[in-house]
Amino acid sequence: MFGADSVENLRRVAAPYHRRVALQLYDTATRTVRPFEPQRPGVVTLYNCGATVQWHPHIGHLRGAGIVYDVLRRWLEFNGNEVLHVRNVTDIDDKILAKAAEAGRPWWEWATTHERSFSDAYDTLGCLRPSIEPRATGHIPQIVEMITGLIEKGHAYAIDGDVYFAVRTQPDYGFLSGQRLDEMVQGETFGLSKKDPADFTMWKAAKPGEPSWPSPWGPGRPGWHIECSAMARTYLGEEFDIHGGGLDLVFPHHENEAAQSHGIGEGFARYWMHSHWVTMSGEKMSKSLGNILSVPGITKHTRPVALRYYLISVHYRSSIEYSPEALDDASKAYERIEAFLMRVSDRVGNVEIGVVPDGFRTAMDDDLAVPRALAVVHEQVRSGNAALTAGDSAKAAALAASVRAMVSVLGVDPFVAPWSSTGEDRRLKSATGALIIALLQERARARAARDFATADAIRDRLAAAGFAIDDTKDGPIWSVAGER
RNA sequence: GGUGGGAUGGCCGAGAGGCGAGGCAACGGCCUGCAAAGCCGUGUACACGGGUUCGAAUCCCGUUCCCACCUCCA
Repeated sequence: MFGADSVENLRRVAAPYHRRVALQLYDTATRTVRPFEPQRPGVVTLYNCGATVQWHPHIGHLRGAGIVYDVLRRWLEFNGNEVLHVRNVTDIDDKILAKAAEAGRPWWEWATTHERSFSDAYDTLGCLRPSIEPRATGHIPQIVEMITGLIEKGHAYAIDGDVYFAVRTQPDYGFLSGQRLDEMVQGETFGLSKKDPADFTMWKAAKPGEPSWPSPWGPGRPGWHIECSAMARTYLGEEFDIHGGGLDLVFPHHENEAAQSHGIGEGFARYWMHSHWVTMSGEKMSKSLGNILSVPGITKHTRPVALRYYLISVHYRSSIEYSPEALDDASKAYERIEAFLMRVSDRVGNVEIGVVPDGFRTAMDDDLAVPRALAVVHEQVRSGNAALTAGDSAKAAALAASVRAMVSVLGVDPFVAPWSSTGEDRRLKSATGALIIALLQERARARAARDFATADAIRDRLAAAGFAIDDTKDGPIWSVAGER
């Protein structure tokens, strides 16, 4: 018989192994949540589709191509895994050519400009930089090689300088999206000489004046899907762990990538993750609908860290209906966490990065259930505040360490760049710091003399200038409003 | 036509057969010169109609409405 002791012992023995198999992920291909096991224990290979750099990003791009995978990566790394993270940049494409032409600028300059705009936005929202961000135009030889292989294997054919993938030669076509070739709405063929309307372009013959690269089929440029297949195998090998992207990429983009890679005889992605939309008025945010919100547009009035908190506060497989009120609520919720951490650091100095509570671990392991994980964060914050009120600094510090660990997994650790501004920094950074301290001293004198009218007038004056004053047992604390 | 995803309290948003996640807002209390912050307390929510069950927001059947993909899209 197993007594309580034996069970405890079993747990102790099993602990180091338990951790490795705990993460479960929803896999689009199987439409189930299933245990995640990397090919090589301790090393996770992740490819996620980045941007077609035809225009500036909106917050939907940042959630769907950036933050979701950044949180995944941080959680894997927190648990001792090394993550090889590839996020591509599509820098040659019909829209880029069209928009650049419209603007009267070189296509490569247009692409680079918008690539930078994406990079800035990823940085602003605290996304760790991928291991590599390969560009399509930098991988033409690899692309040509892969297309050549597909033609040799009978999966592709060249006509008039274009090369198409013959979809019906790939038996598992449709495994990812559930689309059946016979049920699909027939796409336009645009007068192209495809054999089947569902066949897709891998190599596009150049029209006069268009940029082109030499190839066995004549000068041209790569189609959209082939670049990802070629770059993924270049950097992650024939088979890798996770392929991610926005939900709209499931079909045709990811289906086609898989067809190419499977067609050449490689395993390709083992798990498929897809992130959902940011919507406005119930509709997907997109440039063509004109309902887009840019990062700089929002950070004019909201701190980037609050925007990030907002974007992670909904599960990645649910859409977020954007509203300024909800963003504001998220902002306040984050400030509550931040204020607690600051309070503890004012009291005890450094807040360590501690251990994550079981509830948080369980939530994150369950297909990255960040909203549930945040509930755990807030519960700890409440207990921590209670401990502080009760004067139990040691307990508060321990809880703060745990909160800090959780918040760092989520990429919103207030003590770390790009959000960091320690109390000392905040005070010294401001040239007005000395003046504020002088005013607070004046106010302290007035309060001591029970001259509350003067004291309140000073407080109002500071408030009007954007500085919030909190009287605590240990004296007044001032902070920049909204950054408390 | 095919393929998926939704509808939860004043708002946002988890959960997925029994015990009201969490945040924001509101109200009461403690603390405070007054505030703020913080703590404690206060809610009979699960689109609609049937059914299964001792018990349904959660399972089954039906209905309504919304969204996405099947063309470029995170």
